[in-house]
Amino acid sequence: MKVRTRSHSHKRQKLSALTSRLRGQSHKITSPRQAILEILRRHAHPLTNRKIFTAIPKGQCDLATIYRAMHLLEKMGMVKRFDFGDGAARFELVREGDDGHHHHLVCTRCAKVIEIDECFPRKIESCIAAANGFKAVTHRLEFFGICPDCQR
Amino acid sequence: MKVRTRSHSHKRQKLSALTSRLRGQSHKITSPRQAILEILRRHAHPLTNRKIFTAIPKGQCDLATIYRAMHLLEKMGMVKRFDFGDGAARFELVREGDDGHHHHLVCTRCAKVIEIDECFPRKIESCIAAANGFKAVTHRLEFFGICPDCQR
DNA sequence: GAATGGGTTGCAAGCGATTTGCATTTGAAC
DNA sequence: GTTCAAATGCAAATCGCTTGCAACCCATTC
Repeated sequence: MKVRTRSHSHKRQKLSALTSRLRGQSHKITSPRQAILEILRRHAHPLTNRKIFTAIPKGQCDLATIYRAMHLLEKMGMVKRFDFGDGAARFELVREGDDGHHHHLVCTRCAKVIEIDECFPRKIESCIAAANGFKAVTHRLEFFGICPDCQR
Repeated sequence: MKVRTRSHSHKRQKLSALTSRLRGQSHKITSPRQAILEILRRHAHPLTNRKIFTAIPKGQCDLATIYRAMHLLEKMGMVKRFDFGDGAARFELVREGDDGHHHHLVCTRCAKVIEIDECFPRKIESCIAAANGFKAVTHRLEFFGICPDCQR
């Protein structure tokens, strides 16, 4: 079986494109929000709010503001929330028109993250739904292991 | 595709069998631990520590003791930890000789839980591992949806 | 059955992630 | 420039979980 990891062909979204999505839903384009989006678009992997906070020049954005912004962006579908089971939510920008659904392979030693494009359980969802009378079935799946560098 | 949900044939483990597993590893059989195991064996679905706490008669066991006990039981392989993404760990008793690996279908409205015995991604783990040079790859997978009762 | 000693427990304080109340500031429209 | 709801910063609060420590108790020994 071939496993396809995410190509690096997915280029960064323009900041202007991101802010216009905000404007389109009549949300204000504030400087904290621009700073947050600027950090997110530079990173290929999901970031914790604290990571975003420390990545923004000191004093330009409060941590609480980041939490509020991530809620907004998540509700708008501009970011996707991931859970690596360590008690801190992680967020990744979603491309317009995409739903951002994919999975990760996370090193449990060094926290390195590899994105995995395939979504194996997708076809299974409908079976699970049918077998149990559930509707709108989704799933959350992450892989964990030891990366090559951490194996020595 | 047929989806097999967990049969109800798995009978409760005897409390004495559980405590002897403790004794076998030279851990003390205290009354808080018996109370905890008693609650766990009565429940087919994973419980949060708080649920266990409120299920135990008031004053018979401290919440901190439950947290410590679950760490011990998890390390002994007597319980398995699950994460439904709501910020609270959940624990389920594991049958002796089993590894307890399975998945759940969780109603996002009423929190009803259905156990799903199949583990689809298991064969995929080795591919993921091979493709990325990872070792000891495991995964976490849970399904979410709206249960029949909550669909009206 | 009583003494002994280390594993356990209860309690309270502490911690990290996240949320919230509120006064102040600010983006964007007029 | 004025205006006002939306957004922000700050601090306090909440929540799940962990930890330090003195008191306690199970299991073994005598």
